[in-house]
Amino acid sequence: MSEEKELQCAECPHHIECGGKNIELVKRLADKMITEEEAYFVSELFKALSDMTRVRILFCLLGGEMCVCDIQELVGVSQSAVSHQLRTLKQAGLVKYRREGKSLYYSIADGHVSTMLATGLEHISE
Amino acid sequence: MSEEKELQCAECPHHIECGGKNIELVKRLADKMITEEEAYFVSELFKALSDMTRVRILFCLLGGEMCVCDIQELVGVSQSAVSHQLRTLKQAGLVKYRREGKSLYYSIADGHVSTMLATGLEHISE
DNA sequence: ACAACATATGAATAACTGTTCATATATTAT
DNA sequence: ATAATATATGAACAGTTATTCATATGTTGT
Repeated sequence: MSEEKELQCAECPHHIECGGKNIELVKRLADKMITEEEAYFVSELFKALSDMTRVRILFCLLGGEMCVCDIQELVGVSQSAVSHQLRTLKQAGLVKYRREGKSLYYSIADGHVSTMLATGLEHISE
Repeated sequence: MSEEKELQCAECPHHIECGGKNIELVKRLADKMITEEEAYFVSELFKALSDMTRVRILFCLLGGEMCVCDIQELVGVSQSAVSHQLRTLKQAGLVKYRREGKSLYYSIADGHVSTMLATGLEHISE
């Protein structure tokens, strides 16, 4: 079996004919591709950032840790909605919390969060 | 009307009673909050990064510009699916393309893309 | 003009997501 | 113990999304 053969996609054998194909590039990248697992986790991470309410919550928290009712007030959505979204953000490792009395204080989990948000903001304002 | 009053959420007046509330923080941040419009655009941007197939496509393109059939081969999904996802990435300003003969060569639109992907990868591997 | 190729697009469908509503849990004060 | 507060959670519903299939568009060679 030739090396070119190995590069074929089983379902779509016709595209071996593509004149534009960069065989060398494809061969070189085939090994270095992100794994399915990594791609999955990365996409799940960005999925947590893909909702307007969650983005607004994170921007609140960039100003400092705060309890759920503070967030509720700043973002202006129901307590239940905030709580559900905080859960999503927590599962994605974007926020953490600590309990103090009856209140839970949420905060940004690490520096990656502000980097991603800042880069996203830069991107949309160009 | 007192300043505290202004901070109340119309739908949920009860949370003025929250003992954990950080009124000073909320007052300070209320003005500096991200606008609804900005939050919407940022969330739309991350939505474009929130799919495994699109993430894999972008990682391909980090290796260099390539035509649709190259991407199809590396990612292993149908031509139609690749094309639909490239459209989403294009609309989000994450990729661009140029035509050369029958082929369209796609590439990463700007530096923000690799920054966001790299930060995302860092985040999930901790 | 015609055939082949490379890619895009629209419709349809199955799977997923965010909110709301009702209720549960945990903490504190009485 | 009981009531009140702060937050979480499960179910349900409406809206959204990714893929597939069929077809359309644009380009090249004959």
